[in-house]
Amino acid sequence: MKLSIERLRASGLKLTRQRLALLHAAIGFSSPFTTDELRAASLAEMDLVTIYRCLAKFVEAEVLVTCDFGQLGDRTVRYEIAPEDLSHHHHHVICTSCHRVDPVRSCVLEGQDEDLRRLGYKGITHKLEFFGLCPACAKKPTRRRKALSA
Amino acid sequence: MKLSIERLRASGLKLTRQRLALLHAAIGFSSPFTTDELRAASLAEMDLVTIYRCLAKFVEAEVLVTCDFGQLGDRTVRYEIAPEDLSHHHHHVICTSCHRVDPVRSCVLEGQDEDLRRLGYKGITHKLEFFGLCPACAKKPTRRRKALSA
DNA sequence: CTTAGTGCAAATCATTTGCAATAAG
DNA sequence: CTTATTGCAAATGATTTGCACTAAG
Repeated sequence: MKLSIERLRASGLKLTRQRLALLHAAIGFSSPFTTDELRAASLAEMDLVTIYRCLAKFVEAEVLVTCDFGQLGDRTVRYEIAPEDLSHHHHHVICTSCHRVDPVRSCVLEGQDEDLRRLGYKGITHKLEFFGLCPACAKKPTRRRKALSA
Repeated sequence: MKLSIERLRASGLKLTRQRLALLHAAIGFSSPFTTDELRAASLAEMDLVTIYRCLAKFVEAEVLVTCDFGQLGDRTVRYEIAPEDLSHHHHHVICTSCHRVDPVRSCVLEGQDEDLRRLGYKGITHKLEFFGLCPACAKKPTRRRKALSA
């Protein structure tokens, strides 16, 4: 909570009643949540639109990070509290049946499924995608970064 | 094309004019495409709805596989022709600026970004998620697989 | 023939936007 | 005060569904 608030302040965002409530609710989750889940968990009554807008700000402020489990057929974005050390991202195991989500320790592929197998997961598959500036874009530093400004 | 048609037949799907056109167009792409891009590339005129329905069937028939680049902010699903050897999945590098997509050889993390760096990509990050049956679901073989039937 | 597949219109669903009212710093 | 933030209504955009019509096998 402390850290999240600092980060919000650092980004020059106002600490409104609804933001504090959302933050509080977000911290309560142990796995990625959707906008609706967050709304349900939040004590303060507020419009869904407000949640969408706050979450967007929270991501900018690096208070939250988005998780994308599109593969589940479920087309909604999920979020989770950003780690204290921002460079320390982690991954998840998502049950293809009940959609339960568990965190996965490091981010090295080697030996990972071993961990999962030990956890009791069966039929493990994974999804890995890389992102970066392609050679062409890397050469045009002036070009607007569509994805980043969105 | 041959293989795709065999797979469609094997799934008991009818070979309609629009399906053949879509298949033909799909094979023309060298990187993942969206429903709209496929429609534009297809010679045969047809309803978008038909495309959605066909693509769903194609994925069931393992003629196509879906790619999910949600991280780009772009919330649309992408597809690509399924590999001959279905167990041989690969990954992609997506430019965070122009959204260009390049395939990435194997699926072992070790040394991958080295390949990408060699390709000229900068600021490489990646997204890795695991999927599988969680211990609880693995024990209930009777339970319907929501995600799979969707 | 017979049933799967198609087109069109209308429905959903998550998310976004415009704008006037409201509150944080 | 001054500007960011809210809430409400209405707009989007991708994808889906209902239903009568058409065409594969």
